[in-house]
Amino acid sequence: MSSNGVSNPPMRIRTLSKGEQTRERILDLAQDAVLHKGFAGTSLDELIAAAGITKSGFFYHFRDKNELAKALLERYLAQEEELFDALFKRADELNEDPLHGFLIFLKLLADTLADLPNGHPGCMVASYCYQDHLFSQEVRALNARGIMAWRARFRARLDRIAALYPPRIDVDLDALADMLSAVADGGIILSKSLRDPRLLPQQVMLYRSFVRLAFLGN
Amino acid sequence: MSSNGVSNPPMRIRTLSKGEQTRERILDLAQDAVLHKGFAGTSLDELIAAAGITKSGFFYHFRDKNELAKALLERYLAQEEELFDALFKRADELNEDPLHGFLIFLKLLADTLADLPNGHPGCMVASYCYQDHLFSQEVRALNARGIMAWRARFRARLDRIAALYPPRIDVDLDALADMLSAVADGGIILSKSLRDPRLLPQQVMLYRSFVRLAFLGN
DNA sequence: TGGCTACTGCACCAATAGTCTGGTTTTGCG
DNA sequence: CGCAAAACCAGACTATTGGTGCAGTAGCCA
Repeated sequence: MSSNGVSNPPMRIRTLSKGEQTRERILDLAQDAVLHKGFAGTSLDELIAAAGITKSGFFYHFRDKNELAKALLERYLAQEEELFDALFKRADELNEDPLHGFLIFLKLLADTLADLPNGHPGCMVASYCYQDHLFSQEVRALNARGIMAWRARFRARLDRIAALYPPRIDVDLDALADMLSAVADGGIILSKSLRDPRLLPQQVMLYRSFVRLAFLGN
Repeated sequence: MSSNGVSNPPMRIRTLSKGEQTRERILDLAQDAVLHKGFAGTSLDELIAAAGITKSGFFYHFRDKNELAKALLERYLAQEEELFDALFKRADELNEDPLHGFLIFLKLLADTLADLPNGHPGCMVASYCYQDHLFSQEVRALNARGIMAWRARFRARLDRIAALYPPRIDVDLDALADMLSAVADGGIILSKSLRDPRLLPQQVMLYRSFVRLAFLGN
C-alpha cells in the first residue's frame, strides 16, 4: 500500500521482516503443539523440523525454552487484549448503555467464538496453570497478571452497569467479572474434550443470561 | 459391617494390601506432579524416588506410562463420583424439593471446596484436555465420558427441577448442566493461577445464584 | 565495500525417558 | 511352618532432549 516514497512505515501495519516471520512461525507451531501436548511434551526438535529451520536457527530467536514459553504467553495475552478491545469497541458503537453494551459485547464474543473454524484452540493461561512448576517465576507472574487484567477490564464494565442498574441479587462484582473468565476457560475445556465447538459460545451466552437476570431481572 | 463371622471383609473397607498401598502411593505422587508439571513433564525417576521404589517396582504396577495415565484418570473420576454421591445424598436428606435440594447440594459443594486445606489440587480432566495428544484414544474417550457423566447427573436434577419450576428464561438444560462443570473447572484455574482458594467456591456460589434466579426468580 | 540479519552445519554433551530380562525378597495363607 | 504368589530389586540398554560452541555464509541495505 502507498509506496509513495521514502522511509515511511507503510500503512501503520509494518510488514514483518524475515526474522520476525520465522519467529511468528515458530510461535504458531509451538502454540499449537503446547495446547495439545503440554509444554514439556513439546520438543524443540519437533518445532524446528516443522518450522523448517535448524536448532541453531531456533536459538537465534530464543535464548532457551523458557524464553519461548514467555514469548508464547506474551503474544497470547496481547492477542486477547486486542480481541477484547475490538469487540468492546464495536459493542459500544452499537449501544451507549453500559449494560446493553456489555450484553452486546457478550453476544459478539459468542459469535466470534462460534465462527472459529475448528473451535477455540485452547487457552494458554489455562494450559500454563496446569504446568506452573515448569516455568520461571516470571512466567507464572505473567500468567496471573493476565487473569487480573481480564478481571479489571470486566469489573470496570460491571461497575458502570451496577451504578445504573442496582443488582437484583447480592453479588460480588469481582467474582462476577471472574466468572466470565471461568466460564470461558471451562467452556473451552468442554468444547475441546467433547469435540463440540458449540459448547463454548453456548456457555458465554449462559453467562450473558445470568448478567441480564442479575441486573435487569429478565 | 457386623463382624459376625468368618470370611467377611472386616468393616467393608478392606485394608489395602501392601501392593495396593504402593500403587496408591504412586498414584498420589503422580497426581500431584501431573497437576503441576503436566504428564510429559512428570518423570518416572522422580516418582519412584519419591515413592521409595525402583523403576522395576513401578513397572510391576503399571505396564507403561500410558497405563499410569489411565489409572490416574480412572481413580480421579471415581473419587469425583463418590463425592457427588455423598453430597447429593446429604442434600436430599435435608430437603425433598428438587430445586432446594440442588441449591443445598451446591452450597455443600462450595463448603467442601472451601474446606480443602490447600485449595483444590486441580482437575485431571482439564489437565488431560490440554495434553490430549499424549494419550491413547482410550484415555481420551475416558476423559470425555467423565464430562458426559457429570452432564447426565446434573441434567437429571435440572429436569426434575424444571418440571416443578418452569424456568424464567429460555435455557438449554444440558448447557446449564455443563455450566457447573465449566464454572468449576474455570474456578479451579482462577484459584490455582491467582493462588486464592476462595475463588473456586465463590464461583460455585455464583452458579448457584444463577440457578436460583433462573428457576425461582430471586 | 562493509556490515548486519538471519540463519546453516556439525560436533559434542550430560541428563533423562522408557524398556526389558532375570533374579530376589516378602507376604499371606493353608 | 512352608511355599506359591506377590512385590519388588539390580542393572543394562537405547533414543531423545535440551543445550553449548563455533565456524561459515547468503542476502540485503546503505
